[in-house]
Amino acid sequence: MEPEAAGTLRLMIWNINSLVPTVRNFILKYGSFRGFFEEHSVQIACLQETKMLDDKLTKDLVCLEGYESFWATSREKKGYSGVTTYASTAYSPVKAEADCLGDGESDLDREGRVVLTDHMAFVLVNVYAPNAGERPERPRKDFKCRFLTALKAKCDSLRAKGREVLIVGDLNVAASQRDVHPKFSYEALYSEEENQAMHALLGEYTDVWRHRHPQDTSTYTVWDEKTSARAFNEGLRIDYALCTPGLLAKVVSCEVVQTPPKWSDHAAMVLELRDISPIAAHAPCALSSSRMKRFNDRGQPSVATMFGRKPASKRAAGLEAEQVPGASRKVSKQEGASAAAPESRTRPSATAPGQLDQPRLSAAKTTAPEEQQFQRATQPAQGLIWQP
DNA sequence: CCGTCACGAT
DNA sequence: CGCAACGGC
Repeated sequence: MEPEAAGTLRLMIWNINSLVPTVRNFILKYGSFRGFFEEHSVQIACLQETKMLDDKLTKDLVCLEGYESFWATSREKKGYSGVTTYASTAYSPVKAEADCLGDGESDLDREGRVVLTDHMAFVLVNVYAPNAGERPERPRKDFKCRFLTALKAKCDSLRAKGREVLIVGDLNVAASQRDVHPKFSYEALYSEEENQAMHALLGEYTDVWRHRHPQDTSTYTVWDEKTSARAFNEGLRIDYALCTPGLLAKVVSCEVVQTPPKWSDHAAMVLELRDISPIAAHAPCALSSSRMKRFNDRGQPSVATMFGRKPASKRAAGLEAEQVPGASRKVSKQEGASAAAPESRTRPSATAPGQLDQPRLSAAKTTAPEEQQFQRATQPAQGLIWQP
């Protein structure tokens, strides 16, 4: 396909809290994994907390038609961390690196926390910053601070070479009190060192959402699902897009979109940049091609495995939901019976204006209940949030 | 709360 | 195959 004229690039940034159940939901709602990206017209999707092990990757997840994927997976714990960037072939990066903050030996690079892709017009850094751990000890506070500092150093070096840089993902620090619900005392949330590391980053790279929404103090990106905090919008804004000035000038919009609560404890963000030229066709970069090579053989596990089935050995399984037997059994993190807010608290779950809209697909039977929820939740208006 | 995985029962 | 225990947030 010929490169199109410079157009608007839509990126989605989303901590999905496990890729496999999320893809299962994509397929049920949108007919295919790819269908999710198409439905929302995103050319680049930056996902965090995919929690994939390198050897658990399947062709269905890695080789989406029309997209390339770039993976950082944890080499330490399994079912932990992991970030993935999907890029449509029109924006196929000319270079990509995973877990590249240190010198190759660093413990910062062992947990699947960074995917860096070079899209010519800018370098995209998809990040999942470490959680410091339970207070009061916060055992990984130091690791987290070192990570944030190394992230800045890496981006600074790119910037020193004259590159535009876009850092996206879950940085695990809210920037200020106005980025958290008033019920939280900001001082109690993070240590001085974390704030310093975060503000060093923010000093160099603009928080795009905040830049466009200076007055908004009630839009958050993560909530404690155990306490139904999302229904009361008692959240924090820890997911970001940060960028250099040249890119900031190209920002058309940057919005938090309400993704279905049960799909992840985080909401997604959609960023639009204008005048970003698609990249001329080229061979996939090394990181991408080496991984895809693994999936050239037949007999790879198919998407059916994600529905609790052994790989359909004989069949060339497509991605259509209808073809996936057993789809009606596993409901997983979908809304079965909508998580009702506790009785002690008032108000039902707020309608969510920016909510991702309902699918076009006639979905499996099990999706009927939340199908309605989705439609009900698709409302106009701007103020995402109501106050209790 | 949400996953995953090891385990015992079939 | 279903469920308990556990770990992460």
